[in-house]
Amino acid sequence: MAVAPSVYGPRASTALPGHQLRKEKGVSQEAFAHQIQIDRSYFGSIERGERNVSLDNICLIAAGLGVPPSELLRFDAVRDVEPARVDE
Amino acid sequence: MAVAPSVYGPRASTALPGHQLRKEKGVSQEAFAHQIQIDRSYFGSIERGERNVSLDNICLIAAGLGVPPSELLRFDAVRDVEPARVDE
DNA sequence: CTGTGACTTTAAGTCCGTC
DNA sequence: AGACGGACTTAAAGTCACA
Repeated sequence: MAVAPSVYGPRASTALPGHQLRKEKGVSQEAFAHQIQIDRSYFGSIERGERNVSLDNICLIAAGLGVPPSELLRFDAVRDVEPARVDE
Repeated sequence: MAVAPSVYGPRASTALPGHQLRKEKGVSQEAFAHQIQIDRSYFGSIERGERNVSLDNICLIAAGLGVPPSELLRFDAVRDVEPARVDE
């Protein structure tokens, strides 16, 4: 059932690279979740890759981050940056 | 709530460009849905932009089409190709 | 500020059919 | 081949209290 590679968390395809993007903006989960009007706890579980997010929410998050929705689905690009390093 | 522009159908963010991609492959909705193991009726409604698809299924469809998941979220690129033409 | 578990509501997703 | 509907089951959405 899993399609995308598991770089981030247990649930491969739901782990969005948004974590990095958000942190780069220096915004907390709480603040960001509030900004895009979704529950902070729910957003947290998304970043942890525990949820199978829907397209609407992907777009919502992308908009909040100021990137095109497709940017969040770049599992490939992510792999390029984080080549499955266990030790660091 | 709607985030992405509505080029395809009533539900902006769920309208995937997969329609074009699938047709280019010369596969029917029925055949394709069967291939990736989702309901034909459901897949039809996705292409019509009536559904808020989950990420798992986006990846599933992308895999079936042989493109990276991010390719399906290119609303921007789509707009470039189809600049909101009403008459044609 | 974030993780987690328990929870209710809503929509996703399936399966049958017809036009 | 595809649009569309009804009835149904499952999972996601969304909220909250507490760690």
